[in-house]
Amino acid sequence: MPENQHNSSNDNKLVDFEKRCRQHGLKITPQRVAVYKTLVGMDTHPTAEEVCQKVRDEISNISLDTVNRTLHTLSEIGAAFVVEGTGQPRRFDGGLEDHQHFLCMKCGKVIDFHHKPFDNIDIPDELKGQFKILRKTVYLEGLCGMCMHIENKSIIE
Amino acid sequence: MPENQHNSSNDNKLVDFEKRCRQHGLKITPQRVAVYKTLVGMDTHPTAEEVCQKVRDEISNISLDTVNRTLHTLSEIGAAFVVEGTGQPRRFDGGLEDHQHFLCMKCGKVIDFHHKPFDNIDIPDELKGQFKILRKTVYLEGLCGMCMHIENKSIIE
DNA sequence: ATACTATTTAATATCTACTCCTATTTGTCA
DNA sequence: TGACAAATAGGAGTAGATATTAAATAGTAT
Repeated sequence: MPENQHNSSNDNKLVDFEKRCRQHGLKITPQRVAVYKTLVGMDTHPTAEEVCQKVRDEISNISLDTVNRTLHTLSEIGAAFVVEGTGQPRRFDGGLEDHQHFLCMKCGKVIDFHHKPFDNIDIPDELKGQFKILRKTVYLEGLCGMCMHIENKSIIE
Repeated sequence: MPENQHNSSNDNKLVDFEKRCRQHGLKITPQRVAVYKTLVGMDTHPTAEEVCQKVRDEISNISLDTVNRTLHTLSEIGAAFVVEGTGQPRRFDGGLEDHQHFLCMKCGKVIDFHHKPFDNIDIPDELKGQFKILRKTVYLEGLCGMCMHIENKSIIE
């Protein structure tokens, strides 16, 4: 149990991943596993294109379409995440007062809210040394009231 | 001074805006003013396309390119903001451990960091009622070490 | 082992957001 | 008022993402 903790934790990840697929009725294909492994192994935040390049070390003829589709699938079942806001057309905000953003993951709407304690988050000195921080905010994602409502209705029907 | 506080505050905004333009050596064009006024007047987080539609009520033949360019200019001089992450190709993240994101506004790189106190931000009940919150994070933007370095060099040279 | 169905490939098409180009127009400053 | 640099309109071009197709492949449940 001691030694190769790293590998066993990777193995666990894979086992968890396969379990998660089964729970969602998804087949365990080599492509899916390869995309997942590759993504987890990258410490950047790759685009589908970048993941595709790397997966091809393993499955040389995997198509970009599959990688794209798989990445979306992974984020649907919670095995991966989409970095906040990316993949959406650029949105502008003229409100200069302090406020925070909530993104509805379903309809894509961005909704303002304001919670005073979020205005002045304390940044640790360690980060201040590494970066020049120009903006800091709390960012929430989930379902907005409307989409929550629609989802509940579709369960009842 | 009492009565139409609203209008006077709008006027102030415009005066401030024009001052801000002059400080940055930007001309006060009708297009710029119209785009700014329109954006400030919208309480959504419009895309350039949406702003363009609305500005055309005022300047019917303004080009989308101008609106786009102007919106970028506005965010460069701090008269508007780009909503976190938007406008970038979709980026994926397989790291399921708690961490936060820092976006370099110059090179577009997303860098992970981890600050324990950010893992469990307290969401007020008021928001919990309004939304189904699936993710919450602290999000930072600024200049990464590399871009900070480049910027300093170019000042010296 | 078999049959059923999900999945993949590959090529094409489409759409939208954005950027680039160039001639023309227009603020600004002297 | 005139000259210059900045900004704009309009069209063309690019990139990213998605959708469509078809035929081939490969998990999975029985």
